[in-house]
Amino acid sequence: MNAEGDETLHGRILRELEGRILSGEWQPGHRLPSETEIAAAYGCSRMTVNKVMTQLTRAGLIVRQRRAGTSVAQPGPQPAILEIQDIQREVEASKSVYGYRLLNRAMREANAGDTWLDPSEERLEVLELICLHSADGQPFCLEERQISLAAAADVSAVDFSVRPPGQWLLDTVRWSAAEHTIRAVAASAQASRALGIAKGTPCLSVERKTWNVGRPVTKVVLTYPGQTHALTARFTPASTKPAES
Amino acid sequence: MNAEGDETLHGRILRELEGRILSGEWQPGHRLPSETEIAAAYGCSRMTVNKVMTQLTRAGLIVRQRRAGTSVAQPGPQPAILEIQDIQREVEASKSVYGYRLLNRAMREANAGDTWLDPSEERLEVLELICLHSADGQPFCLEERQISLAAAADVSAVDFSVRPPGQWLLDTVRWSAAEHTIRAVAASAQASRALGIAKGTPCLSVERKTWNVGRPVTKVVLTYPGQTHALTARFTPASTKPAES
DNA sequence: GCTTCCGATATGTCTATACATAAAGGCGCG
DNA sequence: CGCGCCTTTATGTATAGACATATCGGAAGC
Repeated sequence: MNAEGDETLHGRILRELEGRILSGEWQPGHRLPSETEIAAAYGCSRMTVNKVMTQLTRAGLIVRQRRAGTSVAQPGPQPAILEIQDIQREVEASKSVYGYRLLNRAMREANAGDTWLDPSEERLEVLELICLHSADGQPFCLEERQISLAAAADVSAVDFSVRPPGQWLLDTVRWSAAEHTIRAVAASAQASRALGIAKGTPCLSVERKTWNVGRPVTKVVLTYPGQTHALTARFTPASTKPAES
Repeated sequence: MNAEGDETLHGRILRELEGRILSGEWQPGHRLPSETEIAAAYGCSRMTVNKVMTQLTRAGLIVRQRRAGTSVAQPGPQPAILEIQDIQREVEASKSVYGYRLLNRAMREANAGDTWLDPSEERLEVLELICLHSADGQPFCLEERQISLAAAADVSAVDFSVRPPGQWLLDTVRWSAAEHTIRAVAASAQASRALGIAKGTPCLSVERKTWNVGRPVTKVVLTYPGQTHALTARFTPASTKPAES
């Protein structure tokens, strides 16, 4: 089972059905053959076809109903998804040299302004970091991060002057939920100084909060100098694989 | 097979394994029992377990290798995903009254500035629309859209004074690929006038290009007045289902 | 002691079969 | 003529068995 046919049977069936749907050959609402018919066409058992159909269903490409049969799904109303890259990766993807610098590191008690923390827990300590990421020596992104010591005790012993906290956290602390918020903001005094731009310049701000089993771990605000940076993503209606460029 | 156990067997196995991974009980790298052992534990056949494992693999929660066995995957480096809502939906989700107004409608020949179009095709006509979406009477978002007549001939007969073009397109024209770009921009003269804000105010700009089988269909730029709008998404590392709020 | 080969192990794929369940459509009875 | 039941169809779930294939680890041979 190889030479040119180096492919599993259900892999082939999946690709062919997917192709007919994504290419538009089968329009939304089109009724497709029954499992039994497809199985006969490929000369395989129904279970094999069933596995494929299950995957297509999970991907949202088809809709199935008992007795009524299977039909191509209407494209979802908001199928848009954007993937946000890791900063170092992002810089190096554009063939630039990545640079990192720690601007500030401070430990403090949590106060009323830390709305991302659970207010029920008391006497929380927070590590506050301000870092600058650069590409080819030019300021690329300002990172303002807060880490809860309750969720990551080890963090107090780490010196973040060489390695960005984001990478350390990813390797060290589990996270079970996260939230992203993207805004356009005017550069603050601090941001304009660090990024070397005029105060009030439009900047893209990405805020990320992370939890571990309900407990807040970290909050980070990434500020990208305006106009020079954009978040981009390509995708297909509901494909089972990520969109290729 | 219901009452409280209203659940399929492989659904239960999936949830339980997923739970142990997402909760952190099984850390990344943790070797999990073989299919045969799990099957024995649940008193089911290996095929049933295999189906579950396949899904967990597709979701990126586990890594499998022949003979070596199955282990919990390292959390992906950039697992961040953002879902962008349809505008009317977005407005109504915040319990505001949605409003729509067509500001301009013009047909013209494509020119060199239309880089989103395929330059090989000649004599292309483009429908250009400018619309304003509002929430509770306040300007919410400015939409500047171009539609290729080659990809959607019917569009010339449609009057977009009542229904937003985005909805019409979703229902009428197939799309097979799309690309999103998010930027922070300073409000242009036109945007500031339409949105009732000062020129130069930071705005969130979402650009979406859509193709149908390689042919450009439409390009749209949505401009949201700065600071008042944000894109938000919640998610879990690599769950098989979307994150619940 | 080092390399090579081989068997044990765990996953990957596929089949044939069985029974459950939902629903469309036809049939019969009132 | 209309209502409800019942058959038929198609999917949903699960099983047991078979064979393929990659690879780890130890045994055999140099």
